[in-house]
Amino acid sequence: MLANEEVTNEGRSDRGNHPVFRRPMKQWMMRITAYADRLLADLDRVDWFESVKLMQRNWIGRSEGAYISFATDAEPGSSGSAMSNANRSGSAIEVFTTRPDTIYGTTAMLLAPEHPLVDELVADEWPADTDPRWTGGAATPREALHAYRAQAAAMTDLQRQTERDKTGVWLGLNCRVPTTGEPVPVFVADYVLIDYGTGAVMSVPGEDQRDWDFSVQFGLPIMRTVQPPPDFDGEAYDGPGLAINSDFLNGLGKDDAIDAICDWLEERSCGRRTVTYKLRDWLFSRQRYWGEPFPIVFDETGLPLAVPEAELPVELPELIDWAPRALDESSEPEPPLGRATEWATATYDLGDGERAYRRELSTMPQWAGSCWYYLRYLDPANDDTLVDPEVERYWMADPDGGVGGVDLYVGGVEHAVLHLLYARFWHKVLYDLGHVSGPEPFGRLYNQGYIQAAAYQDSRGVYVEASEVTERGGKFFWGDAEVTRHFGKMGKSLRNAVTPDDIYSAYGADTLRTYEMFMGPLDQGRPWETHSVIGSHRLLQRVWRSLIDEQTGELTVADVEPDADLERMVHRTIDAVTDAMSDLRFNSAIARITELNNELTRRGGATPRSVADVLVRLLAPLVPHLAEELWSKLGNTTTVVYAPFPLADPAMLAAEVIEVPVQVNGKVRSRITVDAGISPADLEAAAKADDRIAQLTAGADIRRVVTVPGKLVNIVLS
RNA sequence: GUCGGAGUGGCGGAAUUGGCAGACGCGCUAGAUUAAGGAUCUAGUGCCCGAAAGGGUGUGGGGGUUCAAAUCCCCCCUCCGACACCA
Repeated sequence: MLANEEVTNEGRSDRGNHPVFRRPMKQWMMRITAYADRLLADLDRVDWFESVKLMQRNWIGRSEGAYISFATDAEPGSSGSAMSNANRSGSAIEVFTTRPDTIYGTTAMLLAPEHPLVDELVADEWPADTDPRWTGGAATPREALHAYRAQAAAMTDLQRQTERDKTGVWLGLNCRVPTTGEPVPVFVADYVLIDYGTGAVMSVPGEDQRDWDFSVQFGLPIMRTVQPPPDFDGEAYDGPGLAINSDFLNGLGKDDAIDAICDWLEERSCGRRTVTYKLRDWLFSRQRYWGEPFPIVFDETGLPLAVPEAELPVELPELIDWAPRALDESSEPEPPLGRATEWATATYDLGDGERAYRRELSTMPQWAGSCWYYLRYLDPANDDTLVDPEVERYWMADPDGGVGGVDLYVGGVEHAVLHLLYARFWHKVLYDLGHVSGPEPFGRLYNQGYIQAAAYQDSRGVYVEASEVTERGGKFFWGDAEVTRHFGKMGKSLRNAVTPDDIYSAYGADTLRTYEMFMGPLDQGRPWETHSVIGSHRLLQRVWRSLIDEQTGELTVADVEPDADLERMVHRTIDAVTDAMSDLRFNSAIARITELNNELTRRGGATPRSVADVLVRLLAPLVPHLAEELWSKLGNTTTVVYAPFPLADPAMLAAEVIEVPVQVNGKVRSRITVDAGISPADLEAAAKADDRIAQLTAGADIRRVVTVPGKLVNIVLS
């Protein structure tokens, strides 16, 4: 059992890539749609990437619009049964539209093939002179409908998405546009989705391209009801404009026209304003073994009852064989827990004495636990309650009145509309019940990029083991065979996985951490290069040798003060690393630490103790093991974790003398060394006095001199 | 198709606000050290011309704004990701 979002575009399961069959079943649902508006509104209050917020907004898919009823014609001459005639005459079709202002342009009514009214409405015979395009070549509307449904059902979702030519069949009857009473034909068309809105749409070709395409296909008239701009040369026009051909709406702008028509429809009870969502309720049952069992039992009448709190939790039974039996399209789905025959029946006193009940055999999806684990982490040993309220407030509440939640949540974008939406919903429910102090689970979210790896295919397109491929002269070979390279997610199918264990044993965990953080920006995908890991390993070795004599293992740190240059460099490094770390730019932080250590290597000799101390504390968040060892060697008796991060002294950041480039016409021609606090006038004079600059400007007409204190001088000649 | 992100040396990438493009690392070249190899250390390394000094050119392509553009504006191209007939 899968939710829609667990099915891939190819119509297979997201996990395991198994074929998926559609089957109607009775299932537990979570009413996440009741929270749709709050899930949408609170996105404005969290510090997340705009792209993820957008994905959630699109997934929730809030649309304002109107339901409108279209009365159907029961053809007096129809030879339908008394029963179906009775139904038909009473049936109105309700549509959902975001553009009720375009109703005067309606030229057809379209129903999804699965729409429940279709069978009631379909006529028994084609009227005389029916357009042959409308019949699908069938002798009667009913036959046309059956054939069309069979054809739609045979198509996979992928085909339905790529096959965009509009198709459909006429049901052999008309309905009436409520504003005009005009008859328009009722079609079944598979581009209308049963899952969205009411499963029926009014076809307005003038303002909707899909309807335009359909109308062209079926020879239906097209009339604009919104005036496009004069230079518009497209087909359907859905932009802003004044209403035309629309009776009392004529001359109104879009919003005013929508208001006016909604008032009109509501006064006559044939329509009403509404809001719909793309978001569906959350299907919460799974026919799997590994999942939390539902604390629900059924009595003999099939009434579901909650297991009393004192009996919680309901735990999974031990099952020897819980693997799903092979299922195909024709087999009856069976939950694995159905095999735990003893467990499946439970005895409880639910108010009228001890009685036997049947347990719910479905389990919860994997998302059930990931919706609240971060709360449980706050107070994991607490057996009485989810989380102690005081503990929860300490960790999760925002003293500045924000939404609170986890301070920084790092994860992949693949959870943008699954875990991250479910957890927000769950948290809001807990918030409403008073169990948590804020409305959002994750105040700040950061999405790290995927690390990709090179994958290689031979001439047949078969993937070969990436670690066995060698590069010669810009080409890649597996044995003697040339192979082609591309980059993809690490994994078995591309045969390009690099396991952390191998890197640990070759270089250690600190090196792996350093390399991963140094590869590039955290939020971007980057290619893994095993041969580059050595660079991070060298850095750590060089740091070690800056502080420790490799031969003796003795500390080589000296109790001397660093000279002014080194002191300034230390503070500039602290400043830069602090900035980079708070922005999660770890690659830059590591680069700056490397520069400081390179300077120590260049100088040779013993490292001043204060510099060694700073170096180790800067490194501690990145390489905890190495830093802890060095910290202890420096004579500290407590862990470096409790040592404060170094603070830069602002007075030490500015150099006394600086080198300033001098440009002539925007090109750097020389550099001058000046006091840091030099005035612009003196800076300009110093630039002009420079030998090379004097040479280049001699006899030329200086039109302008731009001096940027501390940055540069640009002399513009005419 | 729509939305989002990104294009900088041989490679990964740096460049808070327009102000020295290429920090840092990999790789490569040369030297020191070494019995040798590895490791280590030092120097060099965008491209073109030049012995050098120096000059030209250069951040996907084209145009623009500016004394000055990887950075701002307009048009185009390519790659990656998400969604996919949502009425």
